[in-house]
Amino acid sequence: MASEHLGKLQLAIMRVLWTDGEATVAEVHRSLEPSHGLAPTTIATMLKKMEAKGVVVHRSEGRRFIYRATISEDVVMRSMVADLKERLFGGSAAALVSHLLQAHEVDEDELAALRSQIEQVQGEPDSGEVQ
Amino acid sequence: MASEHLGKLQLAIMRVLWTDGEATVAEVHRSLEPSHGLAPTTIATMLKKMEAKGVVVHRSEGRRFIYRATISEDVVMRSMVADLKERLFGGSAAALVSHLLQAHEVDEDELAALRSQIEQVQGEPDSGEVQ
DNA sequence: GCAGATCAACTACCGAGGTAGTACTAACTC
DNA sequence: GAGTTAGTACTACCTCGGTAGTTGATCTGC
Repeated sequence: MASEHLGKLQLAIMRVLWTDGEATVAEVHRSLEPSHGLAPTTIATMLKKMEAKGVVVHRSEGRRFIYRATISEDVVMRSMVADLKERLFGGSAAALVSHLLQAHEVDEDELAALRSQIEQVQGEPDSGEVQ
Repeated sequence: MASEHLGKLQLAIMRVLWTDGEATVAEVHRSLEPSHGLAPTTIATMLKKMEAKGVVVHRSEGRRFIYRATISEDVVMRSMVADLKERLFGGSAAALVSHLLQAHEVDEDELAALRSQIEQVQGEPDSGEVQ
């Protein structure tokens, strides 16, 4: 576990897979072309490395590989956020949020949104367990 | 900018410098020894690399180097948090916090603390500019 | 003045992300 | 069936974080 850390490109590739469900190298490349402008081989190599790492798998269809993500966006986010939280704030989520507020990274609208979210979560205690 | 991303060890070293103000390689090593157990040369190499990157500087005192951080903890945190926020949540702090809440990473006490913080910030609008 | 300790410099290596050229192969087209 | 094309495999390289050994200079104590 905890090995779900992904680089920029890997994340971009994962996003394509999460959105499309499955995709060939060419499809991923097409999706990323405008924003990244990379060679198709780069995408292919990256996908191979990611498969070695276990975050994607592929099946063959004729001569082309269809890639699919093996871990969800939520898992990746959780892992990466938890990592930052741990490293920078000693594991305290409150400290992280506090930092965001202090750093003026949150505007008025977001503040309001946050507040209502917190109130909502406070309203329904441990609804995660029962489900 | 945005180059303030630091690895685990680098962060640990910076923390020593932020705490102590200045420190020699040996001092940093001593501080990190219990938690990391690294060779002194590792610390020295890392500090050298960090100086090349511009996050620390040194002055000589006799034959030993006294290192000092050139960027504040706040700047590093801001940069790293902003980076994650950008990469994972399209720049939305609210989305980040929302994720934290959804992922049950925040306990009751922290929730309350957060709420009061938000209320406080909401209470005093743009007090950052006026000062 | 020499031995031992201290300390930075230099060098090297590993792993991972990122980038891409070249080679090979299978498939499609004429 | 041969040539073109699409698509993966292989290989290589760069950067950076991390780790550390060796070396050379300097200082200190005898």
